[in-house]
Amino acid sequence: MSTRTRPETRRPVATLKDVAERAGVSQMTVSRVLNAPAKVRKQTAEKVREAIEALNFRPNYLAKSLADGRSILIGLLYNNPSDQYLSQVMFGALRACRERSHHLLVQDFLFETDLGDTDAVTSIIRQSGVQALIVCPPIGEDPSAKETLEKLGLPFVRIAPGRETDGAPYVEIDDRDAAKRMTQHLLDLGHRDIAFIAGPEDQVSSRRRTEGFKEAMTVAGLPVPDEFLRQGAYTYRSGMEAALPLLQSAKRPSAVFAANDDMAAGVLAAAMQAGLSVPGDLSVAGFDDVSLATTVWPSLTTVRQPIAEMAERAVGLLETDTFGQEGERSALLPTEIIERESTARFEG
Amino acid sequence: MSTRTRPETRRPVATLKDVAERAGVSQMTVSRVLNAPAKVRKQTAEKVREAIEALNFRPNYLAKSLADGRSILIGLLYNNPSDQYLSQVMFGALRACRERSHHLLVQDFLFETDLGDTDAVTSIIRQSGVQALIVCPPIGEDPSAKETLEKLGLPFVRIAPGRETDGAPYVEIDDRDAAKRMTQHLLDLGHRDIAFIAGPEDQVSSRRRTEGFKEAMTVAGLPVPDEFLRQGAYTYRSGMEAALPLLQSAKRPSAVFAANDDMAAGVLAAAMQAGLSVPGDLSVAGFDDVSLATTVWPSLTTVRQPIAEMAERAVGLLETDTFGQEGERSALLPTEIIERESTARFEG
DNA sequence: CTGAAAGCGCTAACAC
DNA sequence: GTGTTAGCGCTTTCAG
Repeated sequence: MSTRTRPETRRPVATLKDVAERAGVSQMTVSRVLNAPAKVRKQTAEKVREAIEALNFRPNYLAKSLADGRSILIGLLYNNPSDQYLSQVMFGALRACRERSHHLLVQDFLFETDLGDTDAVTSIIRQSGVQALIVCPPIGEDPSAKETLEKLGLPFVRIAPGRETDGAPYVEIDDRDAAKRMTQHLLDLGHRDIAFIAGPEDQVSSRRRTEGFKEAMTVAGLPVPDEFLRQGAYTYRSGMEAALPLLQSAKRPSAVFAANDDMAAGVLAAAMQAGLSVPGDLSVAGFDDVSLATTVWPSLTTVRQPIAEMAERAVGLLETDTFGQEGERSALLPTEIIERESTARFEG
Repeated sequence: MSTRTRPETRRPVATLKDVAERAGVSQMTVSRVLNAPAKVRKQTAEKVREAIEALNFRPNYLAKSLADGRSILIGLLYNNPSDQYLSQVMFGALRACRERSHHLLVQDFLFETDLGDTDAVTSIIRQSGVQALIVCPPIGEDPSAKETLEKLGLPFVRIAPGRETDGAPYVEIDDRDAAKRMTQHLLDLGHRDIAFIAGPEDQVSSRRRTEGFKEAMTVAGLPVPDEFLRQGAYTYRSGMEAALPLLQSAKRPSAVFAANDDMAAGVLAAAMQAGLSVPGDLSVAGFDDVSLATTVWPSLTTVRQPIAEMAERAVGLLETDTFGQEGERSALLPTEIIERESTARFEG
């Protein structure tokens, strides 16, 4: 650990004014070559650019945002989603913030308190200084959370709220349809004996995925024996434990569809333990397409849920709401079946 | 997708001035009840607080930061670390930003260009408006990257730069020592036949971990047969493939230490395929303690690298540098052996 | 095309 | 204790 000190004092930061003086023009002209180059004579612009270069000038983000009044400080409200999910949300939100010419600021916001405890919550959020909120699942599902958020008086957008009929803005996917399509994909591959590992019963997304699976099977005229419908908890271990007895039984499925990737990875582990090769002996499909899906081997065929894009849209909706513009109040984003190495045609 | 529009125009946002008027005091008084309550008479403060409440006033972060001049916009420079690593860095940086009373802004910064391409890089970073940079590994290892960064004229701090003798600030851990201690831990558990799966040869951290392993074995007077030293690539699959032949051979190790968690998880998979139970038949240890370590089952015994804290420290160093303060120019953070379920005493 | 003036919302410095 | 005056660095008028 080196402990040198640096002699110089604070780095002098060039401002618009400095550039203007050096170039012999006004601040406005400098501002224009930065933001609307077309409105400045080429010659003048050149002088200004030289000054900018010479002074190593960089516009001050804060001052800009304050002056144009289009900047929102957004808080990310979450309690317990996986860090893979959360990091996707953050990337999406950050990208959206960067892409809009008027920058938005993102501040993460760990939410440990019970959202029902209105006073504690409002005071924490107040203090944080955020001006708008993105609410990650499963917080959005809680009806009392919605009340608290509304009491707060801040614009907010929920991601995957579950119950979308309550008027507040949200971004979601069609879990049921996605699960249905993945099931259909498995059916198209020739699988008939397909088991499903469900997520926690109290999460709406989880229930909908289960419904989608059942519906596809029913439409195909296939029965779903009780043994092929297992309860999991969205964790790797629960997926492994739900799958193991299934795979060791005499009448085992040729494919397992897990309601999220963590559980699907657990199914992979169960298959290894059962001496089954994937996808040769067993096809495995997941849901979400978090990084784990490509970390494991074989990589997982899964339903891609565009988490980052959902966060980007959330930022957009927040904007709409904050500035009282007219426009969409919510968004439904498409999912996609991603075929990787964990599924194969079933050669009965 | 509902498409309602909202009638109201932009939400009116109360400012200090509004509060001051309503409370019949000056702006400064309001500012004081917010930032230095002790300096305001209790009675006055009460009036002000009521006005704040009534107006649902929240201080404007941007204005505050601009006015006190202590806010830095920090860019996160990265190319290809895992998203689990990166999300840790982001959390740490965000936390540091929030905790300092003078807020810092974090903006992620995907770095796709060759860092050697000075012009492209500088122009991208210029445009982004960041005022300081946190550089994630392995970018910091590249000597040409350092040159580019210095040419940029912005304060920057590298995380795990590898070569720390070049004068620029950095935050690091002692990879060699950590690997040595983990190896010792395995030895203490009674293991003698320990295999090591190394990471990419061109990464300094990886080479140091390998050295640490070898050193501990040497000190213990134990030979390290060539077969027990395998080359991996920091990926799950490479860990699995490196371990499989090892575990299937007649003379297999009783413990495998992988240079990162992804590879250790791959070793777990190899063990399952080889019909070995962990930790009963085989102990497995990883390095990093990313979320994958607790996702898999059995959960991984690993070396905890305090990634988030490293990022926090990086923010601190950036501050020191930006404001030309005296103080530490770099930091060495401690690692910790985390015992979980994947290791056990070897009962030879 | 370019510039001067005013102000974004807040805090620092100095009065009273 | 409290108010007044500046001014952070930029953009938005509105003149020229």
